[in-house]
Formats: sequence, structure tokens, C-alpha cells
Amino acid sequence: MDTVTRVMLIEDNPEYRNVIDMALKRTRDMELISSAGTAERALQRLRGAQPDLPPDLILLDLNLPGMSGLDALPLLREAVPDTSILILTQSDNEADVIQAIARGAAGYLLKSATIKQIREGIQTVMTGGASLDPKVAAFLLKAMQSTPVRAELHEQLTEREHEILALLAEGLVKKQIAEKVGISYHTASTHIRHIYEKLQVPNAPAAINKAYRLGLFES
Amino acid sequence: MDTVTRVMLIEDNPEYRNVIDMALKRTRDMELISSAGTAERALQRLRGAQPDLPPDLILLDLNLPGMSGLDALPLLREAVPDTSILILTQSDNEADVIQAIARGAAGYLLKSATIKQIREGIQTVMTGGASLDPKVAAFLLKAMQSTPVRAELHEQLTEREHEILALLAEGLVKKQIAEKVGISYHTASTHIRHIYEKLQVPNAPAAINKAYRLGLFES
DNA sequence: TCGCATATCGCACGTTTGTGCGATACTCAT
DNA sequence: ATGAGTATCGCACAAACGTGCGATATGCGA
Repeated sequence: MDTVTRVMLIEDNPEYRNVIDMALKRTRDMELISSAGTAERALQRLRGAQPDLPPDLILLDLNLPGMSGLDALPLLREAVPDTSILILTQSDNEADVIQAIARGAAGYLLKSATIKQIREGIQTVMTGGASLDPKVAAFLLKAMQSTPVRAELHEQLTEREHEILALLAEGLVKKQIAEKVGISYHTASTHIRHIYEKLQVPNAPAAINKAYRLGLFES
Repeated sequence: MDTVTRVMLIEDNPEYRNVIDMALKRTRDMELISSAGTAERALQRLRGAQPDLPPDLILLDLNLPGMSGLDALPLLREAVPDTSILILTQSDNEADVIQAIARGAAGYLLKSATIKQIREGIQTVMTGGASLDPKVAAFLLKAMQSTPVRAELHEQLTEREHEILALLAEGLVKKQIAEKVGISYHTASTHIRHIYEKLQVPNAPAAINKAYRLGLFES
């Protein structure tokens, strides 16, 4: 077991860089050995002619100037295969999370995390665990669930609502839907309102998206 | 927001049942309202003629006499759809973890967890997060990495446009997209305009629909 | 060098949406 | 027979959308 975890930080915001710096300094078993404002700089240091000694762990921001953290991830993994990479970013965007995991991140923390949580996260990763923000973990679980509630939700929408949802997906506006189905604009509006409530979405594009994810459109 | 989280425990080991009992008693905002030694008993109570009031959260052991926790999971979810189910078991078996997640568990803790961790886990779940033991999280990440994410079908849309289309599908409005991506409202608007042109659709719902039909989303 | 695609920003204006609040009527199970 | 769910209709209004017409800047291939 190593005595000290040597950490490299890739983060463009100087203030946040300072925060991390201080956080790690207060811990005897961690050391911030290097920090870079861009992925390009970090890669340069890790694979140049005389590369730096690989760190034990890299804290990687996703929202970087130039190359994104997401794109940098596989390159970093190639450059330093034995180094764990822990994402530390603002974005709780679902796609970012999935992508980061797919590209081999050892964990995903949000910047809303406390200093203590970050330190614990680093320790967790160094002992072979995976460190996930609860919010992020929730995404992953959702993504992994092969929609067991699917049948129930299928029945959730009435036939009328299905019909109207399909027309919405085709690009018709409410007025056109009303004409096509032979009901008033207001009724069409009400049906759509109910669709949003049942699917728990705020608007039309989200409704179409959810409908696909729930398998309401397959056939 | 409820003041007290009402917990039901399904666990055959009387000793461990005691442990949980004590753990929850020490917390003002949690209450153990019911505990059962088997899944059958628990289900009976939740869906009988005069069912118990549904708990806010169920702590479920997987290794139960009679029906396994894994089999009970979907039945519990059906009986009490609004109740979160948190797995609390010894098994860190990979298959169990995957199965539990697939069947809709809100989290997965190991019995090696401390009292404090269990309490935190419950709180996390009640606030909409997912509570995963780091070891368990590591499994999930590995499982997700082995499932290669489909990419490179976007000859049509640029990377930026994809990004924005995804946010649109999530239900964000243009203003929110602009903020999230860090561009002006007008630029977001322009990107969306281009998306409609390329996909040859008149509006957002149609764009999401077409994106799925073209396989731009497949996840 | 000259397009072409991309990414960014800007404004105006009519149209559409989403949602607040209603309402009546039919069916069906409790 | 009462309530829950469905389907229908109605209005008002702020917010958001879609699209007309611009613009500058960069990079890249012809």
C-alpha cells in the first residue's frame, strides 16, 4: 500500500484549483503533485520526451477550454494506464455521465461536493471502489433498468392520448392535431397536458423522448 | 417534504434486525414502522385486505428464507409503487447487483456498512439520489464499460448540434440550453434551426422523433 | 484564394405552447 | 351513489417557439 496518493488536477478555474489544493494539503496521505488548466497541457506533461512521473489519480474537470474532459479521458487512460481518473465537474448531464463511465472513469463527483466528500472519493477510488455522487448514481441506475415498469406505463396513456402523442411526434401543432382528430383545439390541449403529467415531462420534445425510452413507439 | 421517513425492514436475521432497529431509533427523522422476516410476510402486510400504510422506504435483504429478495423486488414495487427499495445485504455478487438494479432497486448497500452509512444511504434515497456501496458502484461501472456506447452515426448533425438536440430531448428550453452550454440564447436558437433544417422537420417534437428513427439516440 | 461548413451573436414578430382556472357528460367499479 | 378515470369544451396570459433577416470569425478543403 502506498503511503501517499499522488494527485494530478486538470481544471481551468483557478479558484476551484485553489480549493482542491487546500483540501489535499490538509491530508497527510494525499499530495497534489501537478495541476493543469487544459487537457492538452496535462497530456503534454504525461507523455512528452521526459514525461512526469504518472500520478496515482487524476481529478478531471469535463468543461475545459479546448479539448473537453470527455475527449481527453481515453487519451489520458492511454498515456497513463495505471492511473485512476475521477471526474469532478459541474455537469450532472445524463449523457456526460454515461459517456464518462463508458470511457473508463473510476468515479464521478459533482462540484457541489464538500471537501470531505472529495477526499473520501479519492480514498474510495484508491482502494478499488468507485466514487459516485448520489445524483449521478441515480442516473446510472435508471439507465441500467431495462424498464420493468414499462407495461404499466404503457397502459397509463389512453388510446386517445397515444394517438395524439403520435401526431405530435410527426410535427403537427395542436391546431392541426385537433382538426385531424376532429376535436377542438382545447381538447387536444387537454390531452397533451395529461400526457405530460403521466410521463412527468415539462414539454413536447421531452415527451417524445420519454415515449421512446419507455418503448411506447417501437412496433 | 415529510418530516419522518417511515422504514420497513425485510430481514430474516434477528440480530441484524436489532442492529437496524437501534440505528433508526437514534435518528429523529426516521422510524422503523414494520419489520418482516420473509418477503411473503411483508407482501401480505402490504397488499392484504387491510394493507399497512405503505412505508416511505423498504430495506430489503436478498438472502431470505423462502422467496428471495431478488424475486420479491418486482412484487414489492408493484404492491407499493411509491416506495423506494434499498438493498441491504451481504452479497457483493456481481449478478445479484445487476439483477437488483435491473429490477428497480433505488440503491445497494452491503452489510459491512456502518450504521452511519446506512442512515446516510436512506437519506440519499429519500432525496432522490441513489445509494451505492463503492464496491457495488465499481461493478456497475465495469458492467457499463463493457457495453460499448454506440457512436459515429452522426454524419448529419455536428457535435454541437447533437449536444443541443440531447438537451432539447431532456426537456430544457432554449434559454436553459444556452446557459448549460455557455452560449447565447440566439446561438442556441440558430443551432436548433439548423437541426430542423437538416432533419427536415418543422419543430422540436418532430426533431426528437426523427432523431430516434435515424438512430441518432440509441442508448 | 475562394468558397463552404461551422460556431457564434443579434433583433423583430407573429405563432404556438404550457398552464392557471374552470366546466359537462359518460362509464365503471366500489 | 359516489368517486375515479376518460373525453370533451372553454378562456386568458405569460413564456417559449419558429423564422424572417442579418452579422463576424474560424478552419478546411479545393
